[in-house]
Amino acid sequence: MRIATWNVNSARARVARIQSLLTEHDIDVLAIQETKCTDANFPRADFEKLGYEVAHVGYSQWNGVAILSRVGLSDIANEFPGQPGFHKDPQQPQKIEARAVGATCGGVRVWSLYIPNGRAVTDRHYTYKLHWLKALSEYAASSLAENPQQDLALMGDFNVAPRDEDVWDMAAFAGSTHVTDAERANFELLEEAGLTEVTRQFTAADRYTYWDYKGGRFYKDEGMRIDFQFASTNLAARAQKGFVDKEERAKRGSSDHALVLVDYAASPTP
DNA sequence: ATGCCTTGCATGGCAAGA
Repeated sequence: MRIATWNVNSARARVARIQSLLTEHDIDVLAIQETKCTDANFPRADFEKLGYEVAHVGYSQWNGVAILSRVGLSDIANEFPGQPGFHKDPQQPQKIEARAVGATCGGVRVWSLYIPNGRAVTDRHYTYKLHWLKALSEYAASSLAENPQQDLALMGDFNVAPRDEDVWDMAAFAGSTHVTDAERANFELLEEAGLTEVTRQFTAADRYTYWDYKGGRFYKDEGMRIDFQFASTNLAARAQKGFVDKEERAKRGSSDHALVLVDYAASPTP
């Protein structure tokens, strides 16, 4: 089964590109982040006509996550248990944002995840980000404790560069989010929960999954590795190969993130 | 130091992104 994740930076602005990559790469399941639209505005029919079932969670112009699957799609969840909320006003009730959608596709429990950016280390959004990662790891740990043999995949834009080599210049990130010890520690909690990050082993030659639009970063290859796929033990053991689609990122009008794809061998028949 | 670019929207200058 071929599973990919892609922060598309607006689903409506990039419908044709998403359709192209689904076909070009023969993708079974695609997790999308930053659709930037409500459920009513998500271009669902454009993917259904290609044979994909669709799960989308979008409450406004911000965030928005989706799963497209041609190997079945059931038991849709609009958030994970314990998912923290946010509101710009700390006095207001903190609301769950459109940052997680789960569905079972071809026997794999798939989550498309858009981890909060953090904005600045002094911002409430940064604390929110740390809590969000911790809560996600706790959910993963409890799900794996319940069923250690399951095929579970958590993928998306994690907004953390876990190693110094995952950014082009650590000095450029002094005092910034995405590279702090606290963010890296909470990213690591996912591994401690029993998940394995499976994309890095196949994509060492392609260091990055994101390049800022500003300042011609892509052409200077000044990027960040912040998009990942985490898999449960049984699923991770079946990861065969993977790649980062830098060609698409090089095109005019592309997303600022690249698609990250992994092939998994079929589950042994029980 | 700031903008560098791109998106969506009350189509305005913002907010947000990383």
